[in-house]
Amino acid sequence: MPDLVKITLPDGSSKEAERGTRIADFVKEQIGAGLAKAAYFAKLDAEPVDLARPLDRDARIEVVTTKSPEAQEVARHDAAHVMASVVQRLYPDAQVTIGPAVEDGFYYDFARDKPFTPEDLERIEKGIAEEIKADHRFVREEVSMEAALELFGSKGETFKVEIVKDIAAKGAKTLTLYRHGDWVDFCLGPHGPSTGRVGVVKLMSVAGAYWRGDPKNPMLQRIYGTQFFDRKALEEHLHRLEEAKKRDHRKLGPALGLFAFHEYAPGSAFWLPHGTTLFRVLRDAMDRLVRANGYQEVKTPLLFNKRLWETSGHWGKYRENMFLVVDKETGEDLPLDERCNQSLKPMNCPSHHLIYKMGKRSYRELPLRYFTTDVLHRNEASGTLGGLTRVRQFQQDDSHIYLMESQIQDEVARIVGLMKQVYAAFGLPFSARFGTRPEERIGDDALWDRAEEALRVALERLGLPYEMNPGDGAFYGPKIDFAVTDSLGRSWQLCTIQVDYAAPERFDLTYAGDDNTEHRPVVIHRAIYGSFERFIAILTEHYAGAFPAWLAPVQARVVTVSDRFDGWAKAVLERLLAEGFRAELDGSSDKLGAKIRDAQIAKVPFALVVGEKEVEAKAVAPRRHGGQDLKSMGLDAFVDLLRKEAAPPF
RNA sequence: GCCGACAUAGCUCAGCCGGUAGAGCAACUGAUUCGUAAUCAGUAGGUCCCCGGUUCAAUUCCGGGUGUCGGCUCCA
Repeated sequence: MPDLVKITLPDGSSKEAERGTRIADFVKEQIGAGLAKAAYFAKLDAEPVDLARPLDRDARIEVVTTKSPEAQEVARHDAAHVMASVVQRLYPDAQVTIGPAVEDGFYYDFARDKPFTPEDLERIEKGIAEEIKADHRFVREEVSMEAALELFGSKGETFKVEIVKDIAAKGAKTLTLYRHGDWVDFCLGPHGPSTGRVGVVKLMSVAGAYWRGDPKNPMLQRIYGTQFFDRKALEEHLHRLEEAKKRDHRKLGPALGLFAFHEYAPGSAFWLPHGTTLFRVLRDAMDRLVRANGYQEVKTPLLFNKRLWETSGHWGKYRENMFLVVDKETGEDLPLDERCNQSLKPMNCPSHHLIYKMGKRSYRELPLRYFTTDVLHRNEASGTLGGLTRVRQFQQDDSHIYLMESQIQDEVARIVGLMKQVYAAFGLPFSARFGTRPEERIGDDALWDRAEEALRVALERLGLPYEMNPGDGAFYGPKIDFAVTDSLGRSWQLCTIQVDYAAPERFDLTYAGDDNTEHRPVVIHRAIYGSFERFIAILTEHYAGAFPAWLAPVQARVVTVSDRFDGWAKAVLERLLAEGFRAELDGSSDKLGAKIRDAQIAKVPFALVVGEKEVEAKAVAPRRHGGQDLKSMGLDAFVDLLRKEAAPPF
């Protein structure tokens, strides 16, 4: 009598197999050779396992094929193992550390004195191809913690030993090893069947990375790579990267005359005429929106005495990121540190609190909403600067709202309503993350309890799906961050809503309640664009520089068939400018084809062709960016069309 | 800030073993007057990122700095 186990398939049917049958064999013999060939790993009762795992109990089985993103994740981890084995074969002085699959690929961190060069990467990539060709099986093995320590200790793998000790400290009794060829690493698994199934691997870059992400630890060398099951998919991926590169705001910005950088002001943008227009259009739209929603615009100084930052807590918690400024009257004999008794503001909130305190406030005024786009400076580490997404000088669409605790939920709902309206106008879907108290914080736990609870209730009430992000709150309060997904599927953090109980305490903010006693207000910090700089970077990439008419720095360009038609072309231009549109004329002696091409490259929404027919009919022949050729139409008709398209959507 | 790579005309890029630089596009001038992604010809344009060093001679080799890029960390 054979010893059988009952295996249930995803469709609910079940099969029997001899106990100890390898999953791979079971799939091949009892389900189908096609599935067996496509299989990468399996799940037994939802637990991911290798295909080589024997069936030792009744279980539900799910076969994961190379079509699944989960299989790709496993294969990328396989690729990391393969790469590490090749690196250690070619460079025996390299110690291994960790190597996970990440979005779009994988990496592996090595400890080695000599950095890897691009030539090294080529060698390693070749080695990987050989290792894949050799088709070594991935073999799983469980060993005791002692045996594992002995194994990695004898190899001189000090980082591995450290990890094993950590795992042992958490109470694990055994460790899972995976071998392929003569190389071994420990790893939860599962892995694919063999190196031959990993597909194609391409190494992308080398970078430094601190051991465990801590700058106090040694610097490791991280090699990034990517893996796909077939060459075509890899090529598509590389093509996508190329496309993303073409949309890179750092390239498009200067090319379209939006903004530029100069080494004399690292991390601070120069706004060129087109970019300044875009900036102002966005600002005007936001101004109208917030004014219609009960906000009042304020402006406060850029430079403040450090006493403000001591009150707010920034001097203690945020000084590293502030630009300190010397006061020439503090005495030249003092150390520089003490002479720097003022700072450019890195945030608007403290100065808004000062405005709040300039008068006696009543509960009848609340919620009191201040809005500003003042310039902020943060002294970001030089290595972190990059394009407009990470700058030292920037402007937020920033607001601070003073209210009673009982008003928080309504106010958060109002803010989210504004946000939805704004993001919808750009076709940007968003998702929410709830950041709770960080380790470095001010304010006692009771305040944090109440602040987190208020935000949580507001989120629940709105029915907004959100992710938890424990420890990611600001140092003065919890927050909800909203990230948008752009047209390339990349995610960007933009808007933030932060509830702050701490600042009202520190600044001793009060209002007179209806009971005629003093009460403590709560402050909500919020921004919708986030910063104009980052938002413009995202929009530039989202639209690939081809902004919709309402945003486009130049909305229409008149192009003449020949300069015989300049007269009417100039009349068209003047009419458009008089209507308040942003228009220009290409009066060069180029041929029409070249002018159309130039207008395309400049990504102007409308090229207005003016030739003999148009002169006679007092018309223009608009051509949309992208190639759609509209029929010749009267100038009035086009003005109407543009007026509609150029109307701000909020 | 740390690790690594890179820096040549406005842009994209050549430039071998050290002998002070070249193309295409853009710009400018002229010719052309043309119907939906490049008309032709000519002209001009360089602190080869900056400062040192080696050398008879440095864009090239070496050292230092700055900036940018890819990461680490952080974040709007």
